Amino acid sequence: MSSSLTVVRAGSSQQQVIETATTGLDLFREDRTVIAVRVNGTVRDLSVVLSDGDVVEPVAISSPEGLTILRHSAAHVLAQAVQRQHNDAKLGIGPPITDGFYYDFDVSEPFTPEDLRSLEKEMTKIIKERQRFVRRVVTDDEARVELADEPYKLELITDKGSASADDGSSAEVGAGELTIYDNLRRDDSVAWKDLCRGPHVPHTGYIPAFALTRVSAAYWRGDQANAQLQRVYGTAWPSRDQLKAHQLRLEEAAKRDHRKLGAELDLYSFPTELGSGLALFHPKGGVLKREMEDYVRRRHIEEGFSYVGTPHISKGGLFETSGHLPYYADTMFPPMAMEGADYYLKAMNCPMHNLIYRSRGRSYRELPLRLFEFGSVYRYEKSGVVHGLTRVRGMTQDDSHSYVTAEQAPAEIKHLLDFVLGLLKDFGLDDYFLELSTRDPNSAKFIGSDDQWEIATDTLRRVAVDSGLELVDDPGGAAFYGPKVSVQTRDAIGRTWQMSTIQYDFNQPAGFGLEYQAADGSRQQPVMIHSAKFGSIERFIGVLVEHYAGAFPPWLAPVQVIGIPVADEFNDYLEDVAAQLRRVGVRVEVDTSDDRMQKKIRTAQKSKVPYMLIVGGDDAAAGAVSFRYRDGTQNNGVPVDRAVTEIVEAIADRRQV
RNA sequence: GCUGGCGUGGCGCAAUUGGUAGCGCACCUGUCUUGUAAACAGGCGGUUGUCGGUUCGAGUCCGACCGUCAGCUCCA
Repeated sequence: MSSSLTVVRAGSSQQQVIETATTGLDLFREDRTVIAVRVNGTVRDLSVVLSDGDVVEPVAISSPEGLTILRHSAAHVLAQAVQRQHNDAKLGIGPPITDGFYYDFDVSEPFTPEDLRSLEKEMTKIIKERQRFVRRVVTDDEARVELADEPYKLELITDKGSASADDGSSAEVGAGELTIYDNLRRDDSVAWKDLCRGPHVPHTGYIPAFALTRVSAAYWRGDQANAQLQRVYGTAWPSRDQLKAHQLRLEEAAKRDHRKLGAELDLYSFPTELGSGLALFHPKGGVLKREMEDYVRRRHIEEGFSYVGTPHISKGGLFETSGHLPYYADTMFPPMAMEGADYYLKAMNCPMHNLIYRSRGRSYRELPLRLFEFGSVYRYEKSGVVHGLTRVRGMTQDDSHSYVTAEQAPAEIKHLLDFVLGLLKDFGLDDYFLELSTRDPNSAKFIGSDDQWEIATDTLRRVAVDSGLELVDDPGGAAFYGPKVSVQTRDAIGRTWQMSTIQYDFNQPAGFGLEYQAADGSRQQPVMIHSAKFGSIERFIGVLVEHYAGAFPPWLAPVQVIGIPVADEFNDYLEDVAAQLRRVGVRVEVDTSDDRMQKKIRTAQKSKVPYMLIVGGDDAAAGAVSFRYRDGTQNNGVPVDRAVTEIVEAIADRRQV
């Protein structure tokens, strides 16, 4: 084993040779594939001074850590470019994010798209200058002097240690010693500097491919009470090709956007006359909705739930009893005053189910008591957050509530999670993970005792962990009445949406005075488990549209089969075939328009119908049809009875074709 | 809600420095129709999101509102 390492500060004529007793890997490569080292397990940039006995491993630019370093370094280049072009710009923070980076600036005028192009040019100049990133440890006081003109950085220095990791400030300031990164020109003069924890690439020339993508406002440290800074987003990659590929991926993803596909496929619309966040389902979207509802109603009944019905509005007192009104009045539609009472559109169904539970005395023999309904709820989402079907103001929840004894709760939760996972599988969804939302013990938003919260949270966590799925913590994200496990899925462009939820609630049973009589004759309080399998039907449809890019498996496809005659003399023959399919429940249409066959194929293809049945003289003579599948492949001269069987079986199996 | 952008017939787009709205698809009518992604011809359809303002004159400028897009904040 070699005992010598050579670390070259790229862009410099100096070579720094460090004697160690480690691996002997060639840490610096001319092809710039290695940008950092892992020293005794910690990732450091190449300006670190190694000491005898350090264990050193190379970090490749294409590794996850390498990409993070690349993007964080690109953020520094951006910040330098901004300060070159805008003297008054004050620095916020500039962390790496998925696929890219951003940097926040306090500037007098917001950036325009032209500003971004100009900043890209400035960044290219800085990259060509091959400025070295050099780490320097400073004391708090030294940092305050050096960064006297940067009020936001001063705040970070002062709050060092108390800075929470989730506001991004950890990218600037780590626990322990403060560091400043200098950008050195070739003559060692300082071009720029920033308070930063690092690490960074050896020099700016290591950023071969980047683009600035958008600007927006962001609150300083994510707090609405703070100033709004201008956030510039960018993306950076180890090669031009990878940048191109990334941009292509975004374009492809945009093509599956459910808002665009919904209009193209005539599934749903959002007329302005209705109001923001309110969807209209057209006949084809209605098929999706109905299939989902039929499925989930049947499954609930199979799983021991009773189907119930409740009204859309209620007097306000109900929501005071449930505890919702004091917390969420501002997200409910304003009340309607009628004959001395205030009526509210409901924003949740649980209070009404509680009334059903309470409608008579309950015995322990009845538990678990499981209620289920399609509940239409209305929430006045802020104007800026409404988004297609995934964030609406009126939605339908497949909402259920299980009333159980405390002892039954773990088994019920496991039961519900299995239910949900089976449902997701049947709908072909695979890109999701679990999230455990817990309370923030320092917030007054959450009610109930510490013990109760602990029991509830532990119960949920155990079931979630046992599922073996990826589990992400969401501190402070619980409902006011209890913690929840939710399934999060990603949309076409990477945003995550909460779908199914399972919530453990010990508070509402207390508020409503829910009881059951136990075997020993005592009166006990049940625990209620809230659960929605799709979450909201609307949101789930939006996610499905994006997941399948509109090409639904046959069992969900609004039109499952379309008949296309080669010429109109075969219309009648196809109508007969269609009638056979209809008799066995297949959604089939025959295109008898004046268009040519080729045009009909094109039309059917664009509407993503899974099966085209084409009939000409050969087929009619043989009592057959010719398949054209959605992927363009063909199967000619299939006898009609076999064609019907093939289609019916694929639908029954929920197969994708 | 906040910051910035956008808003032309159902959809996608066009309209020189402000000078009385064009095109394709779809739709309607007619003539067509034989093998796997667009037959041909004619026609209907908008006063340019809404309201107000500037101007001799506004789709083009200004304001408010509505809607929408991106991000932030929020999301029982």
